[in-house]
Amino acid sequence: MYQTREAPRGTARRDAILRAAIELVGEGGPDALTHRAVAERAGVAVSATTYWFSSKEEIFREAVALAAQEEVERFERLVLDLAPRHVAPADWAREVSAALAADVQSDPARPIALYEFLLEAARQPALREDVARWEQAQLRLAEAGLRAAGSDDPATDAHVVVATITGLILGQLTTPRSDFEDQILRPALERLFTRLAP
Amino acid sequence: MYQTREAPRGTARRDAILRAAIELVGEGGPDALTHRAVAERAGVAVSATTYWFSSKEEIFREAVALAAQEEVERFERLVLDLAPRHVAPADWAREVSAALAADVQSDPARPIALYEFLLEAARQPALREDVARWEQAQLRLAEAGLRAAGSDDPATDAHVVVATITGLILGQLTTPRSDFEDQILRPALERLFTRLAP
DNA sequence: GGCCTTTTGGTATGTTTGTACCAACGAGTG
DNA sequence: CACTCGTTGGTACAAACATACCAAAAGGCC
Repeated sequence: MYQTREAPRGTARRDAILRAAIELVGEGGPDALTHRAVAERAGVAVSATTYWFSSKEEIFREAVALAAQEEVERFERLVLDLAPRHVAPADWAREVSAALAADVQSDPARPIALYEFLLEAARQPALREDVARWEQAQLRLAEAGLRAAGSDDPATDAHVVVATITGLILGQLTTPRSDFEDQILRPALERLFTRLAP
Repeated sequence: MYQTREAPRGTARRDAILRAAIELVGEGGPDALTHRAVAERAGVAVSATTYWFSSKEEIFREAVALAAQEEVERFERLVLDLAPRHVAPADWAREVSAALAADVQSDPARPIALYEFLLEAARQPALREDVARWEQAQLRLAEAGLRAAGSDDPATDAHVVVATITGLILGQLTTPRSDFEDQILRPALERLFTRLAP
């Protein structure tokens, strides 16, 4: 008998630990991130968490970095998905709100974890570089879209659109509504797009 | 000699504990909320925290309720302050952004704590009633203002404005900019007001 | 004054936590 | 084959934790 283990090995374990950390923070807040909990969730021994990371804080920091980076990639994939399909600016509200609503609905723990990371970055300047990159990616995408749609002040409008989306999603997380996409998110984005880029 | 003690007594202690809890959550996140820390911050003995509250979770819940209620009152005070001065809709952006920026700059820990409470409400439905009341107060104020300013869809626009403010403040907390009020917040609100309520 | 209820401060207890430690293991190299 | 280095799992331990406990003090009421 050689191997009955299905647990990941090598650097894959490092990754599994970070993903478990993101899940735990999303589901239970920063309190839920303990060596024992993250080890159990990742399917590794407790000592694996201290072998791959020098402290709990490092697990947290690396989890923030990973989540932020994945979010940047997610945004870039979204723009790569929309562009080739030549979605008309007027249809952007529908496309974007559908993607965002699906994101929040399918796995609320993930956006919750991301917001948790944002707040932690508010306290730990060391985390700001990671979340700033994510923020810049959002602004870049929004500004390009708004410019293409005809905004005469795409920089300011990008801030408005990104902040609106951030705020609306946060609101949906805290007080969920079943008609979020149809009654809140899409109308708000349609309104914004038509008024900012007429 | 009657009393040499300066520590608060009676239900004032309960209040001191909750205020200390809000401060701690804002400064150090939910992890920082421990019986020992909150007792020291409030200037009371550890046992006072278990006397006035049956558990740490109850301290947290009551802190959320207190913070949310105070936030509602703060908003009502803001509208009571603006109305008698007959501030023209065109000047609202300046007035509101000045008030918000001062709020964030003077004591960032407080808004951070409020966002932390929002995220906890996303996990604990028991907290939603409190934060929903706060959210409703924001929407009510924004909707009234937008209606007065001539918006033709004040309900949707209120969601947009509230979400934008929420998102912009969250952004300023996570990646602070010294020119936040002048370069980000006020331009965004001016843009929104002039475009949504022309 | 005495009496009873509420409040307070100090301390105790059992649990959970972060993290160190160490023996064993796997895979590659000679 | 043996040797080595990077990994793994189990366990140990001191510190911090939530919370219970209790004796004493304070405040109101007769």
